[in-house]
Amino acid sequence: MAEKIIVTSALPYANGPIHFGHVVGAYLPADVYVRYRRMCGDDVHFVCGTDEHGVAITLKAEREGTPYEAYVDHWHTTIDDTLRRMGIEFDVFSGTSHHRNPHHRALAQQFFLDLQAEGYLLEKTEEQFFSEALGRFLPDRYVTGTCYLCGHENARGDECPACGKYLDARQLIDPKCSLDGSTPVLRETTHWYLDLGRARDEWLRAWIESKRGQWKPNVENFVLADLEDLRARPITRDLPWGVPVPVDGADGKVLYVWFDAPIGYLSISRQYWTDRGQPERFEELWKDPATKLFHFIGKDNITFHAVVFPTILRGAGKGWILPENVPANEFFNFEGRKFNTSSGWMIPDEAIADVPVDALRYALCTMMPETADSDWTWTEFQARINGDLADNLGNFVSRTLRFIERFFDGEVPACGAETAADGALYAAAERAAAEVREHLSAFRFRRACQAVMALGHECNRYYDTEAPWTSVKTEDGRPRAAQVMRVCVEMIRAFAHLVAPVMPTTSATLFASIGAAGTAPSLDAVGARPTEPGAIPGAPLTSCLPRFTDARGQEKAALFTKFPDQRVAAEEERLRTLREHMEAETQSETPEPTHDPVATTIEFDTFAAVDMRAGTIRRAESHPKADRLLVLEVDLGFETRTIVSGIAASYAPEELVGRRVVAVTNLAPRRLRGIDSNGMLMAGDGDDGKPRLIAPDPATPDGTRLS
RNA sequence: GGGUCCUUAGCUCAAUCGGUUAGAGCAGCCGGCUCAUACCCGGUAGGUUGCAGGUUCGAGUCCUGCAGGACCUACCA
Repeated sequence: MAEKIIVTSALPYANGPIHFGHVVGAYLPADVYVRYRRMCGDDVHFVCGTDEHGVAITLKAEREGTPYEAYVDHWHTTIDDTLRRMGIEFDVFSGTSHHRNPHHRALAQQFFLDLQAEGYLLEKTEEQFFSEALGRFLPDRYVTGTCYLCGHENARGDECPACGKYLDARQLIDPKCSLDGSTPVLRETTHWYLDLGRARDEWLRAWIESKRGQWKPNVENFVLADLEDLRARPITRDLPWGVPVPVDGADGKVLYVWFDAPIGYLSISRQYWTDRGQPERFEELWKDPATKLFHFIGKDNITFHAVVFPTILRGAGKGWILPENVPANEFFNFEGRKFNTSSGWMIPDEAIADVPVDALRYALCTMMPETADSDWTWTEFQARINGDLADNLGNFVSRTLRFIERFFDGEVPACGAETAADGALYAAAERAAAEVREHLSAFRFRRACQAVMALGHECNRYYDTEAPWTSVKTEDGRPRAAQVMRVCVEMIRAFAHLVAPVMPTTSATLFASIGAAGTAPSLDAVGARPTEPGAIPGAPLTSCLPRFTDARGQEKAALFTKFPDQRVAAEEERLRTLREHMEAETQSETPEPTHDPVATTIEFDTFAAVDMRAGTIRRAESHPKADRLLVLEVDLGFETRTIVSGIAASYAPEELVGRRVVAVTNLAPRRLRGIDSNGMLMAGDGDDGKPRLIAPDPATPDGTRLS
């Protein structure tokens, strides 16, 4: 029975490029699943777009001097292009900003009002900085000042770049607006909070528990634990870019990006149906209890999609459906580390430029981080392309089609008498289809790929056992060779059906090669005897396969060409060099230059007020009550002080003893989780975002005043 | 600090409710084949399931502790 299905992929944030980690986590599995469900005859609606609001975007756009619209358009286009190149085919790929999607603002506002009417919003009034010059509230990041923890003079309201710590903007010393340098004032502002606790008590917990055994165990356990510590979350902010809060007197306030972003799934869908002239279809789909909604996401998004967004949907009280499942993937790394586009720790386009999309999709599916974080390695990638696609599947197709060209004048033979071995192979194909169906239904993409390749192995074994190259050479044996070839052709047909969700282009090529171009793939058809058992004259056979040059320098046709050893070696060499370089950087005592804008100009006297001294760490131990802090005894020559520093992420206590540091010595003492800190160590963020200490020159003894 | 998950062969991964001798693929080794993309097929070897305890007739699986890693969250330098 055909089902109505909505599939969404996490909305990528329009603030940078996406890499294979994103693709393999949320986009490729969704696309494969959609193709699979469509093969099953289900009515699938596949929605995505860019998430285009939020502070990070406004900051970067303003820093570049680019209008918000132009800024998000740039990344929208870039991301769209990346996804298209991976063969991800959404029904619609739009976004959440007003100029791209005129439906988003109204719908997000409607959700706000509906939630308010249903009593799901709490109102709270707090103090926040306000710029009288600009006439608007300043989000924490727009305020700079002296860090009240370390004395750093260019701390941002949310975070101090020197100590890397999160700050309470209201406590900044000498706060300045980072936009025009004026001094902001504290003013009361009202914000709205989503009452998640009420949802939990009334229905959310029961709903999540009803999903027991259906969701992935990691998602289920994580969410159940999450429920215990639910609190109201703010859903509004003071920002110039976003969806305005639809309340009188809320000028300058917008919906918090995490609130409006998932509503983008709906508004983008509404845009799609409206643009197609069927606006009524939108609510028919999203409010029909029979519709099944699936959110494909990465593990960092679980709480949002399994707790927060359902609360928004049901809390609005308008009958929106809740997700059927939230198939979250774990994280995908690259050769043992996180992808890092800016440092080059990624897959260069040139390295895979001539690898067909289908091969990439297949390889990524076999590496998908379904139950645990997984890793791209070049050798694994090559093994999948060469071993699975070229040697196993590709070569089976090749030996079959070439055999028919050589020994049967290019005409696929009619079905002959069927032997037990033939029947067993048909049965194996049917089993493979059942496995693919079972695994894809349960979001086990790796296993589905394995099932297809296992059939490839069966086919090659059949071919070898039957040895048609022997039988074809005798009069008596020729009919048997013909039947074997026909069975192999039927297996090619089976593969065309089986690989369609993962490798749509390859599926079409396979159908075409045996004279069945345009066949709609269907798992039901796999393993069935051909409906037209006669010979198939005029099949294109190898002529429709891509060309390549083989190891002997001859040009041939092949379904997949191999990924050469030299390329793997070259990439591994590149990474080896890069890794050494990165490790050298890590050990370097010079901090990476930050790209934060230069802070407001200060007078020399202001600077001179800071007393920095060279020192040496004499003792170091972990803070008993804080993960990120170390408690240090710093020798300043004239005295030894206790300084608490948030550098635990970068240094083990024992490696610090004896290390030279720069300490701010006239900073007001501060109690940090129970221990008084008398000063601050100068540090800068490394390229991994973790703090790195600054060291004085060996010629400056402890206690030397630095300026 | 609280929470969720992960650690199984050289590599990448399986193992249903706690149940037979922990299985595949790749890489390795031995052999066979020549239709095919130097492919394919058969065979073989490879394990203290991160470590230490516990529960049980029986533990990769459940419990406790430890080590390492990922993510969420709090505190926050």
